[in-house]
Amino acid sequence: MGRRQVLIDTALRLFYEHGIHAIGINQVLQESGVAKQTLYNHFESKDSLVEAAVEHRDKLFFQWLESRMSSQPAGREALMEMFDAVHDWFNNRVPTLHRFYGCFFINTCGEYSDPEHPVHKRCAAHKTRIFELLKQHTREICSSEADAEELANALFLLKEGAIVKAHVEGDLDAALKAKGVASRMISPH
Amino acid sequence: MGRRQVLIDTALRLFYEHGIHAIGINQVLQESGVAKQTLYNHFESKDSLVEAAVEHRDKLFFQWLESRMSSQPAGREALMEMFDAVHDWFNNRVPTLHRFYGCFFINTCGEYSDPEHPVHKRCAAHKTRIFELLKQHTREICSSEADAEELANALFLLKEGAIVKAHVEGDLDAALKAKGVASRMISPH
DNA sequence: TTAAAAATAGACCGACTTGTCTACTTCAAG
DNA sequence: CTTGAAGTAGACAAGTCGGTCTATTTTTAA
Repeated sequence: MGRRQVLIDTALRLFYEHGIHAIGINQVLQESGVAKQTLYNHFESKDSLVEAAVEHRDKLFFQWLESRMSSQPAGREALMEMFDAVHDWFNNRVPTLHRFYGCFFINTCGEYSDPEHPVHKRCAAHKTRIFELLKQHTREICSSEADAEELANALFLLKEGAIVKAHVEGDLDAALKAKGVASRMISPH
Repeated sequence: MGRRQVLIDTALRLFYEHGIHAIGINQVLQESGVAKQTLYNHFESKDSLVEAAVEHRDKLFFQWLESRMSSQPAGREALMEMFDAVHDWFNNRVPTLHRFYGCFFINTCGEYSDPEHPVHKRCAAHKTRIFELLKQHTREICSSEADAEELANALFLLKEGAIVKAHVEGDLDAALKAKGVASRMISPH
């Protein structure tokens, strides 16, 4: 693997576990076994490494979720599969996503609160992308675009709420509870 | 106001806006106009100031929400009022809670991911307290304790999801959308 | 009035921060 | 075999970090 990717992987792992401001550039270098100059050949600053890490996590997470959902028929089944997928994530059964420390994008926005900051914007874009993925499937089971938007929104809120509850309160069944609520919302449709 | 409280207020404001690890003790001291030794007379370390700030925010937030909800009849009306309350919060109409930068407890857990850390534990305790507040009201409109637990859980997830969506994506109507979902969940009961 | 308590300003400590710079090595392509 | 790119190790800079210490002033209470 190229040095650039090694740096991104190491940085993402450390940032995700401890937060971004808690991790120094020197620690990233030491754990990745890369020289400092090499880092500054590939990135112009720590912030630009942070951006790359967020971008990488976006790709990693989205591809994983999309792949999980597409293992089921589009619509109701795929949406239910989403909750099973995040349930696996909460319970550390998805090595790709590392151990569960909440949502990296939510955590990162806690450290970059300014909505105009590039890092915050990338986190927002990720959430919007996930939302669109949900909407793609709610359209399959809703009769109007407005209904699809509304249902996707409800499912999105349940999913985000479950992530928070799982991380903050350590509730490892949060995803299953959210799935229960969601299934009751969808079935009468 | 005593120096101790001045320090807590200033620290909370800065921690909430920028994250905890991004704020140094010296900045807290400068903005609060307090000498360094005074801080270390009242707190044995930065971490203990952080704990005090979290505890203060817990008190501040819980009392505010409880007071807003008790302005309405217990049960359905109070639960709906909760969504109106957080809607006001998102839109910066609650000076007590400062400008909206997401949930301080969620953000803080992003920086203290170890669930055994005292700071993380205090954040978890806050969320549990809020959940119990909701359950108090769902009991009024549910026929069994299990139903009350289930409904409180659903409303809690919607609320947490709305906080995340409002902060990360800047969706200022997230609370109203969550309220819509919630009202549709409650009315058929 | 006096004595104790609390707060002040600010020097100081060692460790760490991001980032630059130099000198040396590794390696691959022509 | 040579040339140039890429990587390494580590010193270095200027500043910040949490925290301690001293010396002085202000406040409070007996």
